[in-house]
Amino acid sequence: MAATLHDVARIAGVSIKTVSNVINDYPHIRPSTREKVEAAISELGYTPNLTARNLRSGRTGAIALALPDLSLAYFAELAAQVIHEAEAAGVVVLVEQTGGDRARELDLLRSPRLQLTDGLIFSALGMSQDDVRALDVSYPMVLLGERIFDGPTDHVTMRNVEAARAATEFLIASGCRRIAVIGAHEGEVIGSAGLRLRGYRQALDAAGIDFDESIVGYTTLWHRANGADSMRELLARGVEFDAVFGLNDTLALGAMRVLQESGVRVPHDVQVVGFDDLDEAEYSIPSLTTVDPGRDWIAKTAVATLLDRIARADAIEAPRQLLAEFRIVERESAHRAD
Amino acid sequence: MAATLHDVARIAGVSIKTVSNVINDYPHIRPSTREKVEAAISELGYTPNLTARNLRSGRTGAIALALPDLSLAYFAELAAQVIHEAEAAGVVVLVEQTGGDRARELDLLRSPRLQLTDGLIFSALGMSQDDVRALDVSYPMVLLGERIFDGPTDHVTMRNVEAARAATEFLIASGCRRIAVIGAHEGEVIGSAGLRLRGYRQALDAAGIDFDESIVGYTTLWHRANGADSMRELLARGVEFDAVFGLNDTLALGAMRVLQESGVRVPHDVQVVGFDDLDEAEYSIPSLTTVDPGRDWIAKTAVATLLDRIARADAIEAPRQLLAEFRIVERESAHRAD
DNA sequence: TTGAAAGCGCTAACAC
DNA sequence: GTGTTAGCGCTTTCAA
Repeated sequence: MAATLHDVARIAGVSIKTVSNVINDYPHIRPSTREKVEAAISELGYTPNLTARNLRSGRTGAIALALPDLSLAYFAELAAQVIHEAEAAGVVVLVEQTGGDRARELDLLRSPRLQLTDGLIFSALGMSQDDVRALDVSYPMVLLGERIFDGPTDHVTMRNVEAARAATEFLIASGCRRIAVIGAHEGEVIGSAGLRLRGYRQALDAAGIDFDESIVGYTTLWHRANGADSMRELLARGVEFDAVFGLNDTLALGAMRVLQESGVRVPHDVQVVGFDDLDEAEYSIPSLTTVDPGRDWIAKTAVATLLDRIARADAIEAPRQLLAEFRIVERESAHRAD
Repeated sequence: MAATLHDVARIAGVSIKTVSNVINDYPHIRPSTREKVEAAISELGYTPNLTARNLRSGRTGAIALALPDLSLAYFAELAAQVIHEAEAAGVVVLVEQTGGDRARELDLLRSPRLQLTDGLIFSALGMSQDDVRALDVSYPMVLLGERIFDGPTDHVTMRNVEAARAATEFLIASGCRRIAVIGAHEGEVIGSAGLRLRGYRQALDAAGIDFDESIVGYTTLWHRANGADSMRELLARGVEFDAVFGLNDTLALGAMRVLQESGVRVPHDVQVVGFDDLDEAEYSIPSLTTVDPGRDWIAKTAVATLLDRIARADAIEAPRQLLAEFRIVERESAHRAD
């Protein structure tokens, strides 16, 4: 049986309040008392019972992170960073996977399991703007992702439209005119696919290039296989293009593989740009030119914002919209003409 | 303020014990009583306070998963599977990153934060056999990894030696005689690198091929950059080889990239085999022949074993050693001669 | 079948 | 500067 406050108090010959004071760094304690208590603590190997403390204080020292799936590289890298930042703040992270499924996301928001945490960082993927009311929860929450805007919670996100536009402009500046897109979602307006496609179109418009739907590859998911399949289909249709914009790196890498299999040289014949700046983008052959959407900043800001909300739970404040800065990471798969 | 058992009891006109009985599916309750209570529960939107329940029961319904870093694909895929299995068992997972650092691993084992969980799945990387006593902890734990054997806890691991031997034999059967290794650790006997190198040497011995240290690439870490650097170094030294065994997929992919950059064709000039069967191995160019070490089975078994230990915490039982089955996944980067 | 009451280990208001 | 004590919300023994 683990030692309790009472055991320590008994050994040290003081009351539990005094022990509690020592543990919680209450300033006004006589040094000799403190010493006695500390001796008793180490003698017993006492550690405070966190569950009891939580019950009393209403805080757990844990936050939840809900995301689609850790086996998707983007989310794994995001989670790594969130956990890292949380640890620096002395908080642990409970990770939940939703599979990007709307029903599971909605369930999760009402899950009693969240009681084990003080708040939630929620990366939504299956929900849509219509579900915005489900975000009106009683616990502190920070929303990530591009599925829902102007919700009732703080929202940390990236400049999808601007970043996709910049990526497309990069290709145009490199001399490309027929820029295929991989990963579009039919009819989507909001969401990563919809927003990035909008940025793409803005860049075309600004350059006076007509939008050509025949070089847009639609996929439901954003796995590498989807990028590969979509590219195979474009090649099979025989449409012409001189660049590919993968709406994320994974798609771009899948597409790039198929191009190379088919004897198309990257970047010589076709330039390729991705989006996300995964670790992997640096090591593909050729290395992938991509957009760093500010993922580390997003993780850091999400944690800081959530902890701030938790600390000032009573303060009623309008939801904040926090936008990460992006940058183009120029590598081998696409580069400005010399 | 959230409703409590008392509130429900008051509304339903019963005692809190009765409400508790209903919530916990205690069988002997008069249907009319149950109905009243259920009505009150839904009227108030009552949910049991898990922290209070935990304090009382000593259980949290959470387990901890400690691993080096989620941004390493192997661990991300492992974590995804662990969380998936835990969820199926109604348990949540708290993820801790140690960076593979021995001191942080040792700290973690004594961390009070583990009190928020009922047990730990611990993937050790920095610790070594000398630290085996640190594993003698007071909470249920399942060890993963290849750093420590015959410890005081259950251990779920893979057949490193046999699997590496099989991978090497695969290359030999494909006609290779000069098989370079990437990712060895100087002087390591136990640990993934040491064990896999041992399997490699066993295969050479069995085939009557001399071990040649000049085609062994040493790296400290197992990131893609390490594989790339190590391969560059081998090429610079001008040593001859007709195959590469990457001690994990990430190393193999890094090495493969450098080979291709240097004009070496894979698998035509040099065959490449990895170890881990990451999702990525299926989509590289060429796709990577590798060893599936049974990662999904490991995740599933680790969760089941831990939950079993938690459920029967009193039962004293010898630590179990559980070994996953492996298989060679033949893809393009290395294949048997026709 | 249901109720009363103790107590899990801690924090914090209040008293001395 | 230190002690007493009342709960946080629940489970569970014991009694009715």
